[in-house]
Amino acid sequence: MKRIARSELDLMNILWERPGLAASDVHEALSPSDSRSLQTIKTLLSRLVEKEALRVERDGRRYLYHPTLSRDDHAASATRRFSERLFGGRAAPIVAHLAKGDGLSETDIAELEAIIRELKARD
Amino acid sequence: MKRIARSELDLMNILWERPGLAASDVHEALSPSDSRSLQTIKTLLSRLVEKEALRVERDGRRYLYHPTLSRDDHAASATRRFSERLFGGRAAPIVAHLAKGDGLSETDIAELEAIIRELKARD
DNA sequence: ACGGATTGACTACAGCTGTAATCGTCAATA
DNA sequence: TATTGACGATTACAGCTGTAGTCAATCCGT
Repeated sequence: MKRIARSELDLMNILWERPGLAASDVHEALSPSDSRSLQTIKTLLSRLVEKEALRVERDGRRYLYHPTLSRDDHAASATRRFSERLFGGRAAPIVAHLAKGDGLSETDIAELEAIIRELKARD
Repeated sequence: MKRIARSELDLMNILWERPGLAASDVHEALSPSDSRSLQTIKTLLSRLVEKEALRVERDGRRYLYHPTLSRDDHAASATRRFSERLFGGRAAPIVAHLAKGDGLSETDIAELEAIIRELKARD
């Protein structure tokens, strides 16, 4: 399973939300601040198909794109790689960094508490 | 501040631990399973100097390398970018993913609890 | 039926990454 | 002093990324 590049990930995010879009739909679904052309999007979609992160379904003369790789699988392995590379696999520093920049909402905190309760109950 | 590549980060990690090593020291300090040649390490060090992530100190006819970018700054911005890209900036899913693969030690959990207490005390 | 719009295929190309060989220089050693 | 070895500098080169142009086929509206 080849690695998914930065700029490809935006497209995966869209297709994880709404599988089965065509290239032009994906293009429209991008944030308006995203200036990449439709052609660029098509190229990225093709690469994702090559990488087997997406599969296509023919619909007349166009393709509809569906994720093959699940968001969860991708997130899990990316997260593990990331925390491994930066923090030797430890989670606390990640949260600490996010906490510093007030990137954590009430909801986030509540979720974290729930996860911790769960972890402590686990043994 | 240019981005630090995967393979460069290993060197930064070593130099954050022990600043002021020469190229050959860094090479030796790498994990034995790392098969990159000394030449490769030298190239990577030069690139890091170009990117201003390292600065050199002359020592006779060799260089000693010192981080310019602090580990903490790098970790903070990398973490923010990562969580932004994958989870819209939320921290909980990251921890959840790490928790699934039993990547969290007792210590980790204790640290997380401390961070949460801190966050809740903050308002 | 014709002309513009849309679509995937193919091609392009510069910058970044990963890895290394080669070269010129200086220092230590024999 | 002649040789050997360690060092940084320069060059190489393929693969990946980011972005897009061009082309041929096809569809849709008139």
